[in-house]
Amino acid sequence: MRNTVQRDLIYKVVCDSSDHPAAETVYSRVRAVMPNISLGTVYRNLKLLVSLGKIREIPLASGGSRFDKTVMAHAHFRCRLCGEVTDAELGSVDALADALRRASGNEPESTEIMFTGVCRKCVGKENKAV
Amino acid sequence: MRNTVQRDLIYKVVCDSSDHPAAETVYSRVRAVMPNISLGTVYRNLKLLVSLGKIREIPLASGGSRFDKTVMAHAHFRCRLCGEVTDAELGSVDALADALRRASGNEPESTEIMFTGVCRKCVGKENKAV
DNA sequence: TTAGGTGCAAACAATTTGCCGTGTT
DNA sequence: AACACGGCAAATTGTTTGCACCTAA
Repeated sequence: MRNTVQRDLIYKVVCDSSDHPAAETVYSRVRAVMPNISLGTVYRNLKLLVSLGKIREIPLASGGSRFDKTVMAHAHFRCRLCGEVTDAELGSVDALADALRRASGNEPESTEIMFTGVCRKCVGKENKAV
Repeated sequence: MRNTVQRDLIYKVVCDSSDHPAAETVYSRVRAVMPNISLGTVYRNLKLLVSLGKIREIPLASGGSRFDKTVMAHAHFRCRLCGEVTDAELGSVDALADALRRASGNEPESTEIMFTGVCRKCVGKENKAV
């Protein structure tokens, strides 16, 4: 595999983002630096970086995915009001995978834990402007 | 909200399915009984049933969602070789949500745990026909 | 030199929506 | 009668792909 400025930039943008950006968001941040880059390249490289294990993909029930610089197993929380995705502090996510392996004989390779609800900041905002 | 034969049937099909079907799969099973039903109706009612909390939606990283009759919090395992989604036996999924609530102040309402890897039946099949 | 990568646009897949007719209440 | 809901098809959204040109190795 060849090194390209595009891929390096896409990787850097994800690493510099703490907000779990969607592919389109990565695209617009990357375009701020390299205006001619194409959306296809962003998707291609995000997918590639995921399969290389350098970044992580977080699929949402509302459609689409978010991307995360942190590869280490951890959990996420998504507020259904403001849509923000944050890291959830939970010890022992790995312990779950171990428990599954022992109980079922299946071989888990990655674990995605997603909580959905209302975040601290949005509590009480229901039925008001989002 | 009105009761309709379509919605009842869609709900029944999901409840009678133990294989976590995709929307298209629900559609084809429903059509076996009611050939004129439209795909839009299936999507509309699946979404409605999810928002009523009568069934559960499982988003996949590979795109699309699966649907599950079991509303109670539990975990899933998806084999990346055969694609099958099965229930993962894990005690105390609720305990995780409690831990998150205590630690962060966010209010989790639903929890989705997805393991991806290679299932017992597919171990050793890598690089062979899928 | 040359295989792999990019840009672009068209193709795709999954899902949602607008419109209008119909069956329930 | 009023209106929620379904059928149908078009529209959207998110993502992938074919192709011709370009560029790192």
